[in-house]
Amino acid sequence: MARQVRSSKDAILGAARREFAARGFAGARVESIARAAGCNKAMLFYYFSSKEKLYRAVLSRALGEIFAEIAGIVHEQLTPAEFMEKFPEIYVRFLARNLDLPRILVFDLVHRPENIAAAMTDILRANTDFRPQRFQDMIRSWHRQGLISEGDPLHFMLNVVSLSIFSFLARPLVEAISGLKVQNDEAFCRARIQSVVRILKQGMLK
Amino acid sequence: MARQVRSSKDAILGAARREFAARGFAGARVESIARAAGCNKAMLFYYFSSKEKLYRAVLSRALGEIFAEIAGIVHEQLTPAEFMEKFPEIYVRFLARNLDLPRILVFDLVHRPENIAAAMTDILRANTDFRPQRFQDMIRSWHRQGLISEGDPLHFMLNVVSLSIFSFLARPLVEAISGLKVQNDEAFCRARIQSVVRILKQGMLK
DNA sequence: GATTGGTTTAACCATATGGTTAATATAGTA
DNA sequence: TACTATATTAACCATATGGTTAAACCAATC
Repeated sequence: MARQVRSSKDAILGAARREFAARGFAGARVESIARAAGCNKAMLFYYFSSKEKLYRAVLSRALGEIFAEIAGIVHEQLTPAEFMEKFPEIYVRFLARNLDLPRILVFDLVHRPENIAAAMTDILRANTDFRPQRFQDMIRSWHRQGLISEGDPLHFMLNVVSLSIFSFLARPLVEAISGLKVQNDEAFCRARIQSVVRILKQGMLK
Repeated sequence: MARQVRSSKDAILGAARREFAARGFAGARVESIARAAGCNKAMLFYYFSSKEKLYRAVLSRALGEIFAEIAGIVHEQLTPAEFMEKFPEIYVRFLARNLDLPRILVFDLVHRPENIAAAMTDILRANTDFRPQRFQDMIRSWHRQGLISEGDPLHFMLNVVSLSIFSFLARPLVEAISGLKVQNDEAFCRARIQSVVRILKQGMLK
């Protein structure tokens, strides 16, 4: 029985992640996912029953990984300064290591936000210990204590996340406009983290 | 002869922009673009000869519009503080008015950056008066004069652009995580601009 | 009123694509 | 060995899709 179930299913999931990341949902070809996974196209439908469902599996996996990476930092009782140092470090490095994820996410973010919302709901249901509400309250309390200048949790998080994630999307554009080229990824990561931490602390800490 | 050439061609371009924005390149259907433009599918190939070329036309138009909006501000000899106030205001309002544009751009940004680079090159060639180099030099000189804390033009611009544009992409995600809902777009725009200007000035001005 | 040149249409084509089926292989179990 | 349940494959199918063609249309000009 099923000695290597996992291997095929996982191979498909991995190949699907790469394909969806590279071409988007509509651009991805079921056939080439199967080929990349080293199996027959029918295997894919055997395990996932449709392209759509395969995609959802990939998406919630991706979201789950990002989420797991961030969840820790949200639980610790950090000062705002510590948070502004740790978050970009963790987030930027994680994204640099897993470029597929922002590529997948960004497409849904723009073209099918309901998808993300749905996947997010699943994750939140699975991680019952994580309460976004608590995180919001923390930001609000930082503001009430006069520690930070941005009192709206939505804009606080938008500022933090924007600065950390957008460079991975916009780099080609900014490079094209500016004529500057990023040669070394590690150097870029370090510089980006440094710049983000500085503007966050200087800009939102009181 | 050609009494209303423009009307058909423009109708196609408009419909194509909406379709590409809503579904991405691979997801867009040539047929439904034509239908939305009120004409036959063959008209589309008559004017644009391929889906790919139609897309490129839409893309360089979109980039051109964004570019035109920003070009002005780059020419004026602004102080860093003025720049940090004006840029987000202009940019955020423009994006809010033209949500199709970021939607189109973001897909290429992630999946086909060469496309953007190519379109950008065209635009720069067309607008010979705009010299990105000059803009970079301006940022560097601000830094040399001790006016700003971020000396790298790439990261300076990444900070400015990230904060302004990303909210339009990430909103659904942040809303899903935070449970907060943006009800009023005008109020959101105003709040976002305010938050961005504040963090930019506090965070990068010396 | 015939010619001309861009514009528009209906019908058509080859192929790619998501999805199905029915048969077969494989391995653990009785 | 025979049985069962999952894993895997090759062949197939209906349809959607980008793209083509050839003919018709329409307005201006000669």
